[in-house]
Amino acid sequence: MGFGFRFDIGYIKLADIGKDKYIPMDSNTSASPQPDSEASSVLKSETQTSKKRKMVEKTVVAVKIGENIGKLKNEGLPSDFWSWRKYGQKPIKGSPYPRGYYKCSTSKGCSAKKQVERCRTDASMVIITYTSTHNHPCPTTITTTNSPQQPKESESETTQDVSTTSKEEDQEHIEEEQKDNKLSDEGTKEENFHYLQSPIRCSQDIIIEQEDPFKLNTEKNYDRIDLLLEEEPICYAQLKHLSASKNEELDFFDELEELPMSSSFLHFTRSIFSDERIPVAPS
DNA sequence: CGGTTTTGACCCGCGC
DNA sequence: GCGCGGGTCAAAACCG
Repeated sequence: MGFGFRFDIGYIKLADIGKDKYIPMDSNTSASPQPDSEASSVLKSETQTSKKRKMVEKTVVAVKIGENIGKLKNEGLPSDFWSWRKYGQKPIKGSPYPRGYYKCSTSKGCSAKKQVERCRTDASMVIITYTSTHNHPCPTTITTTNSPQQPKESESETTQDVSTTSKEEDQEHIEEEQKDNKLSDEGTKEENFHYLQSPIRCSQDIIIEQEDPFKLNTEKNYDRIDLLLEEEPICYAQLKHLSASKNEELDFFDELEELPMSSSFLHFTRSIFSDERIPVAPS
């Protein structure tokens, strides 16, 4: 059982709309200030779709990688339940790590993409930016046999939901976010990095003790991301046994409900959180 | 053999 | 207009 990998969803960073700078929280992004950055968080943010090429809806996720990454080739990062095909990689200016470009290969016509890059200041953090939406149901309609979990009813939805429905709630958090931003300078001192903690909701019927969901059909993805990460050894200070209390988890999940996350996201994060949570502190 | 990864070239937006 | 940098393409290599 390759259960060695450990990753954590970390902080939300605003999608970069232009070059490689992160814009301050604005009306289109969601944020939920949680000073006790104990819980890992998924951040989601979307930028408006517009004529401009760069103004695309994006969902940015910061993921804390587990301790075994780098050791196990196939177990590096979490991945959603879509299958991705890498179509490019570019070195990013100002960052020692390249950025990988992936397209959804689950469906031919699917325009969903994602970018994977390591956090330039925290090698154990991976920034995953999802772009566009899937135009097909989640492939992970796992069979009960080998599959750990199945996407819930709503989980077959695409990230479209996220980008279209979360704005209201997002905005509610913005003010707090900004406030928090000032208070916790640490979270933002890295340039304009805007780490946010966004509550993610997981339904309570979560199958927590299930097998590793990522193990499913996502091994490849680990592999791919791992490639990105293997350029440099990562230190994994966090260990799995620092499990947080269940209550916290539940609370956390409750909050998550407020954010209309994409199905894959929910699934993704759920498995993570149900597994363990590693306190991530913005450096 | 089909799908994926790699990687250099190309395209395009943006700032100067 | 030019250069820079991010994003994408596409051919070759790779892999199961």
